[in-house]
Amino acid sequence: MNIFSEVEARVSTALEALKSEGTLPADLSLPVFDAEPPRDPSHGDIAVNAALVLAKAAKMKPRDIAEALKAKLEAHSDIAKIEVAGPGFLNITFKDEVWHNLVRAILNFGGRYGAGPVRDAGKLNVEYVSANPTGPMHVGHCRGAVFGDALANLLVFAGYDVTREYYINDAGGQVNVLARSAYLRYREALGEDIGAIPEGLYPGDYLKPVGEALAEQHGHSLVSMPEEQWLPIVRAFAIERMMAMIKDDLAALNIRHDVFFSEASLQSGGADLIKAAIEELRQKGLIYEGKLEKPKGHDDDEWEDRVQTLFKSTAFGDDEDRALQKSDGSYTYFAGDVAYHYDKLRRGFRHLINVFGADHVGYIPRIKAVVAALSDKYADLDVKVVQLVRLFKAGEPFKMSKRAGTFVTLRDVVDEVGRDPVRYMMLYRKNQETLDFDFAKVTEQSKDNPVFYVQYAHARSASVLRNAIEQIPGLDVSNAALGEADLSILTDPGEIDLVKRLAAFPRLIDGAASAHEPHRLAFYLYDLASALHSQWTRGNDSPHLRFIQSNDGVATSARLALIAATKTVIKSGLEILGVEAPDAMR
RNA sequence: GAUCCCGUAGCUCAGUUGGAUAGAGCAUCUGCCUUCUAAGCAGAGGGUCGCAGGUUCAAAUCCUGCCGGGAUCGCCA
Repeated sequence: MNIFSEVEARVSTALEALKSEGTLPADLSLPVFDAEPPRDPSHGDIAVNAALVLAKAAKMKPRDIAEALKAKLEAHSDIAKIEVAGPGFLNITFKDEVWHNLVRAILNFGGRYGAGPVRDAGKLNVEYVSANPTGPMHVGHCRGAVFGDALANLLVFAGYDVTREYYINDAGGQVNVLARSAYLRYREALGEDIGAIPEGLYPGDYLKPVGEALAEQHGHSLVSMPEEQWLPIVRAFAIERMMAMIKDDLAALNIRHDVFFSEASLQSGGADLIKAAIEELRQKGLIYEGKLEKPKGHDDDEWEDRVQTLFKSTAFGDDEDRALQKSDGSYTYFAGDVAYHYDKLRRGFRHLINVFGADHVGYIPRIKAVVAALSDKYADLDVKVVQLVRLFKAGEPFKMSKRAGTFVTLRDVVDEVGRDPVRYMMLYRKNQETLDFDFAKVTEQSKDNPVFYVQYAHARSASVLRNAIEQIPGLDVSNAALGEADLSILTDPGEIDLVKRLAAFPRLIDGAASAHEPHRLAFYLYDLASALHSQWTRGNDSPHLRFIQSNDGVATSARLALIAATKTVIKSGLEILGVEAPDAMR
């Protein structure tokens, strides 16, 4: 149900016909052309650039090709007129019945309108959040989390087979710090005076309950143990509690994952995926022993010039080859990530998407190199970088610091601002753009937040349907009933404009999904809401344009069909963004 | 030293993967509530799309080089 791709198909057919008739050279290969909504309404409903793209190869004037195409396409019963314009555009204008049929189709498809067909594109994996399990999530994590979640929703809606994944960094040094910090809280819970938390350990109060739980479970038994004995116990326990907390935080934002993949599991239970992955690379001749050059641009007194195991990532466009083992023989973080992506590929994913924070951009070339090396290019990886969120309080920049106590948790923000505004705010910007998040603005003047504008449009639609039932007893406003209505009175330019925006929805979903850009949907919904609000208010000046015409059942049903279709699309869109579509504003 | 992101109206940002006369919100000014929810609507003013070249029927969009702002660089995670 995408009129743009339908027109593209018609044009392709027409071009083939022109070839077999000899109007166009028979050996002409058909290039990629577009059927798109023109910016200027006077250019019709759909502009086709086929003639322009084709002209050179066909050795013909674009306008001549356009005229020939026009003759072929014009006969179709749903076309009001076709004009050849400008350098050779084909501007197609539809009859109103096309828009009427579209409203019916939307009511018919309901929440599935705009959804893609199930695609035969292979399994797709979206990895997002992946915050260290060492404390509660803070606002900085918020953006990547919301972005990844909305992107996954969007891809599901577009028809992809999506797995949402969280990589738990539970194997590095920082989880040992977590364990020592929790151990201190454990001793505290047993009545010991632990004084100030030493530098280098996590000072947050959130570890107190962990200490208390440890005390309850183990009594004094851990106190007498040497560190190498209690550390694994406390670490495992603390990580589990931290992950529970993080999942809870994510749930507050309506975010869920299908798979939580543990970094530690790469080397547990007798398996060693890291070794296997490196072996795989070795067989491809991409592993060698060698030295790296000292990094330029900053002093590093601890730089050690030594031979080490390296991955030849430069063969895939990276700046330098990358180390896989530390001087003590243990694997680097990167080695784990090599194995993790090796595992993703083994699980059959053809498309990988990683959502990274801006602080990880330097990591992208090497991880892309890994995927390219291991997949033999059968799989692709797109790394989406979400830029920094700059925090403001009443216009003043605001720095977060754990020690200074100005640490803002994700939970604080959600509790204060609300889930929907936070989500919409994070998505109402493309991911590469830095985002200013002002607490005062979002909390105190929340009317400025576009989320309310869009939600209001949905609530307004719901309200109209409610009022209609009240004013016209016995009226059936179900999608099925409204789909039967005579829609021929829908001829007002505002009404047709609204339908045209609805017609653009499937195309938008398609584009946003393949570009991995959920923000396009947030902007689209804003525009759609605007068109609805506009049409609504026109009813104030021109009562005959109101949606409810209490003395005219035919007109009312037609208008209600339009509003129900609009409501359907807004709801679908908001659901993808993970934002509620309320039936009334409070 | 290198890489990545950004640069579009006074401010914050879109710009449908290269389309025709560049858009929205905020701010400023002018109007619209006896009315299906004014959390709304209509209108006005406001532009060298950072700069300079290049590619082509067509460039804010692609390529090259500069300028300005931000981020990153490790045997950390």
